[in-house]
Amino acid sequence: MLKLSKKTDYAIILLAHLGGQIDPVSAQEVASIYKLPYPMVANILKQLLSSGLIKSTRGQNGGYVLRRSAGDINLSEIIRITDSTFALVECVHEEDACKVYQCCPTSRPLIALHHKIQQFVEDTTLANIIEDTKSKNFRVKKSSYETAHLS
Amino acid sequence: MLKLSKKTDYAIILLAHLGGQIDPVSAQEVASIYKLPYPMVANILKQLLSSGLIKSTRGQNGGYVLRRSAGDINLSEIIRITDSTFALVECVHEEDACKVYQCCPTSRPLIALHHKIQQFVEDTTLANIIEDTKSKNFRVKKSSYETAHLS
DNA sequence: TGAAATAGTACTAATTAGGTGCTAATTTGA
DNA sequence: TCAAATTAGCACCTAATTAGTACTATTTCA
Repeated sequence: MLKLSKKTDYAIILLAHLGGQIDPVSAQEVASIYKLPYPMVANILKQLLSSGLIKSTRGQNGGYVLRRSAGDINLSEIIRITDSTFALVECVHEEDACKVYQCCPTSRPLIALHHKIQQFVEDTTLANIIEDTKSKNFRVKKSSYETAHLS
Repeated sequence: MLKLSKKTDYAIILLAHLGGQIDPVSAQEVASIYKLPYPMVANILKQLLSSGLIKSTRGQNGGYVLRRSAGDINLSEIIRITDSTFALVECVHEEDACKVYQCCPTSRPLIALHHKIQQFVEDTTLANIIEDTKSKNFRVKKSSYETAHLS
C-alpha cells in the first residue's frame, strides 16, 4: 500500500521525544504524553533496544535514552527496524534475474524511484526531525532538511 | 511495508505491453507472455477497464487496448487504481489536526518525502517506462525520465 | 451454433499489521 | 529488606490487506 506502518510512525515519535531529553524516559511516560497504547509503545521500545538504537535502565526512574546522537540516526535505520528493509519492488535487492520476465518493464523506473526514496531517508536524521518539530509553530522559513537534502 | 503491491507491479507490466501494441491483446495472451496467473491478469484488466485506463472488445480476436496514449498515463494513476491513493502517512491528506498529537514530530519531514514521491510518480509516464524497457538491453545512456524529471 | 473472449461479482487463502498478556529480572527508595 | 516501578523476553490473538480463484453471464465472430 506504499505507506509507512504505524509502528514506524510511533517509533519516530518516540525517538524524537527521547532525542529531546537527557534523563531516561519510561515507556509509560511517552505513552501518556502522546496518548498511544502503552503495550504498543513498550513493544516498539523493546525492539528499538534490541536493535541498538536506544539503551535502557531498569527499576524506578529507569527508562530509555538514545544510544547515539540524534544526528547520527537516520530515517532509513528506523524504517528498517520497525518496517523491514525498504524495497519498493522485490527485485531491487536481487541484482540479477527478475522472476517474472527477463525484460520486465517495471524494473528501471521503479528502481530509480526506490533509490530516490532511499537517498532521502538516509539523508534525513532524527536531529532534522526534532529541529523541525521545534520550529513547527513558527512557520517562517522552510525547514533545513528540505533545502539541504533534496533537489 | 512501503512497497508496491504485486497488483500494481502486474498492472504496470500489462499496461506497458498494451502500450506497445496496436491490436487488442487478450488477457490470456499477456498472462502467457509474462507467465503470470491468468485469473489475476484478467482481474486486473477488468479493474483497469472500469477505471477507464483501457478499453475492451469482446469475442474472438477481442482484448484490451489503451484508452489514452502512453504519454498521457502516469504512474500515479496506476498506483491509485491498483494500490489505492498514495499516502505515505495518513495525515498527508488531512490538512488539519493530527489525531495523535498536536505537535506530532513526524509530520513535516514525512510529508516532504510524500510530496517528492508523488512528484516522481506523476512525472513518470507509461511512455517513459515503455521507452526504458526497449533500451534496456543497450545500457549506453541513462534513460530519459531520470534526467528529465528528477533532480 | 460453438468457441473465444470479456463482465461482473463473490469468494477463499495467505500474509502482514496492530495490538495484548504473561512472567521474569532488575533497580531504587522508603 | 521489601514493595513498587520499570525493563526483558516471549508468545499470542485479531483484524485488515493482499493475492489469487471460481463461477456465471454476455458478447462477438467465424
